[in-house]
Amino acid sequence: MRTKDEEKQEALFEATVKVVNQIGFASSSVSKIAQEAGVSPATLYTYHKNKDDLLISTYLSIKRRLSAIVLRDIDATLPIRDIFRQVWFNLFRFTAEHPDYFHFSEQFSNSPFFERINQKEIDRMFTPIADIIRRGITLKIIKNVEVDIILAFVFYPVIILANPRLCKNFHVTEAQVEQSFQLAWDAIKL
Amino acid sequence: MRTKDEEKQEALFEATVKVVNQIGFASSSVSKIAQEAGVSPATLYTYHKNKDDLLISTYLSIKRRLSAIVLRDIDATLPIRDIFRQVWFNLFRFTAEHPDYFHFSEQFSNSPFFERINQKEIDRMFTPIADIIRRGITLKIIKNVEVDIILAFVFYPVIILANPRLCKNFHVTEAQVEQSFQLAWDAIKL
Amino acid sequence: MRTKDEEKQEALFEATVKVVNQIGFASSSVSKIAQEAGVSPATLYTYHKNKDDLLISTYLSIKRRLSAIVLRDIDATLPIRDIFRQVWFNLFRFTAEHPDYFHFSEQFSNSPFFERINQKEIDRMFTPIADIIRRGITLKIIKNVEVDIILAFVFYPVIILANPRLCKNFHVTEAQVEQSFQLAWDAIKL
Amino acid sequence: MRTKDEEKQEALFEATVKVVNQIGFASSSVSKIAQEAGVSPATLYTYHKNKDDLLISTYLSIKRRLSAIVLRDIDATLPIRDIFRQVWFNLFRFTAEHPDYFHFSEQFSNSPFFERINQKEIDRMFTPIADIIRRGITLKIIKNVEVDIILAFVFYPVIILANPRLCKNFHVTEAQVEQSFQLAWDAIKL
DNA sequence: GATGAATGAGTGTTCATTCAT
DNA sequence: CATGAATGAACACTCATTCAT
Repeated sequence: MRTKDEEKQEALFEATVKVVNQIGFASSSVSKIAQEAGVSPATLYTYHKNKDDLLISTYLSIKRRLSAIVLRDIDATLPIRDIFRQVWFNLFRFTAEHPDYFHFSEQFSNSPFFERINQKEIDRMFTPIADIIRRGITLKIIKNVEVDIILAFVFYPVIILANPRLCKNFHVTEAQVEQSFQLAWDAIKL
Repeated sequence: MRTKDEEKQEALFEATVKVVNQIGFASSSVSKIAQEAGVSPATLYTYHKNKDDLLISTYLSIKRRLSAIVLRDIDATLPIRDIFRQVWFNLFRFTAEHPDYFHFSEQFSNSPFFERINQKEIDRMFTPIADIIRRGITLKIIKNVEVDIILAFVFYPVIILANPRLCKNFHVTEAQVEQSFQLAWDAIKL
Repeated sequence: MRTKDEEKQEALFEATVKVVNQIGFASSSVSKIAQEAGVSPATLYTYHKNKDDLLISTYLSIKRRLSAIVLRDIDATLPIRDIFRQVWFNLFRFTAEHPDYFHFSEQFSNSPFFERINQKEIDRMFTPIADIIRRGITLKIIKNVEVDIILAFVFYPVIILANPRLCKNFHVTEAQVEQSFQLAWDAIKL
Repeated sequence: MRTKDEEKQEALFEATVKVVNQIGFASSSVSKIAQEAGVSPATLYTYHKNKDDLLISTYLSIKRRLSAIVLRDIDATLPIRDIFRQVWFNLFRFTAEHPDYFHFSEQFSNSPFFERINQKEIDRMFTPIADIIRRGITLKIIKNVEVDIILAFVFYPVIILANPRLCKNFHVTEAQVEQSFQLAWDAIKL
């Protein structure tokens, strides 16, 4: 008996992201993704129950990878602002290095699939960040507003800035990244 | 492709937005949209060259409506912050009143169609806002950073906050809207 | 606008029966049926909601034709036995002339589709026959047993006899048909 | 295609009958049958050359079982009518106890597979019955008509009566079974 | 001997678009 | 101008069967 191939699993993940990025969510078909992954369309169904399952698990995989990277090397003993800086730059770097992951995520989030995601599970991946914000609020370092508002002003702009597709008017320099973080921090600091 | 009936034109616009919102970009078909608009699929082709043209002109129409609303009642003689406040609240109100327009826009922006939009034309719709920002920078009221960075921190978070689909953890109160504007302004003010 | 084509409807009916007869219920595919009917598989869907609908309405159409033929020229004033004879020979002739209709019916009846047929509706097509049987029972001409039992012994054997596929050992002569009716009548007469 | 495990052989037989009964000939697939039998699809090919072989040998197995049961306990010294009664009730009981076997047989008989069956071989299983009929004809107890006609009127109705799927209007009582045999016998007796 | 992974060929169905009316 | 019938191409998915383990 042949055993399930870890490489094919990964190839399907990469192919899904690539195809969706190249031709869009709407035009992405199972056979195109399979072809890109170098397997038969039928083989795809040994690894995923159906197309929906393929797309959903691709999304979850991206979120898992994002969470792992963003929360890496966090030193909880540092001052709040420094922790924030660390997280913020982690995110910026990840979005800049994997614009395709983010492009996929945006298409997915705006599709009806999104409502079939267990949002609690996603939230759990990022609880450390929410905890830091709450700690900052308690310590009167961060404004006392709803956590979701903080997140919207600190992290979402990054997705725009790091995405050359959306922000093609200029090339973001190191200095500008630094400026951007300053804006993010000014927005939320007390 | 002659345009005789203004009502059908509008019906097709509304139907396109509604169908795309209900079943997503990927599942939206010409015949479903035509049915929703109460016309035959063939009739649709009297008003639009093809499906792409339908989607693109729907997007442009949304952007035009957005631009008209956001820039409405702007009193250029007011202080920069007040003008900003006005624009920001205009945007917030529009996104809150037309979540479907924004949902459509997001799906469209993240699709390959987006690259076929004349971006210059969109930019032109919002030049007054860019002008205000530049004036604010000159007057040393706003930080001296790239206009796109300002926009990313001031306006993009609004889309998140005003969208109950993305921000379902809490219901945004009047006070929270006010707080949010404060964050936006703190981010960019010198 | 093109109008729905009565000929195509009939062509699809004939094609369905023919293909199912040639290659069997299990192997009959929409595309093979469409090809036999001389239309595109897509066209089939303007005439039938789906494959199930095609098969079910083909079955119902056969039953309707059968009912019309079998009950034709019935003279209710004749003696019971003569009416019976008339019906029985009508049925025999129809099965002999349309073995394909019966082959299709048999395959259909033994498929899970059968349970989705409104059996009452079918029964209604043949109520005149049930009425005759009941009259015969009242007049003490026919044995006083359940109508379904009468039907099973009088009419079902015909399907076998008239079907050369099932009864290939001998060619049924006129005399043998007469004999067969005698058996049927002897079975039920008092 | 070596035959090692008698239990698996039987499991496959039962699974084939069960699956075909549950979802029909058309929808029955090798993998569903294998799953029902608790083996891998690949294993099935150790016991049968291919799907056709599986179906055909299932059919032959049913016929063999039927023949064994129907001809059981036949006492050739009894009067013709009593022998007939015995056979007829054997058949009735078997069809009533194994409606699934008959449902399968009906589906099979009406499929193109049927023509690939060696009909002679089937006939040979039931020669004792044909012999009895011929003896009855010689003894002037049974009408002098073709054996196949006799069979059609005596045995085929049983399949209808014993099948609750086809005869659901009433529940067959003991008395009715007795009546039915009377009809069968009246049909053929001189 | 037994297995599940693998697949080319096929399934039923919908698609964007055209065309006769 | 408006329509629904028509279709080739594509869709998501399942099939019977083979093959490496």
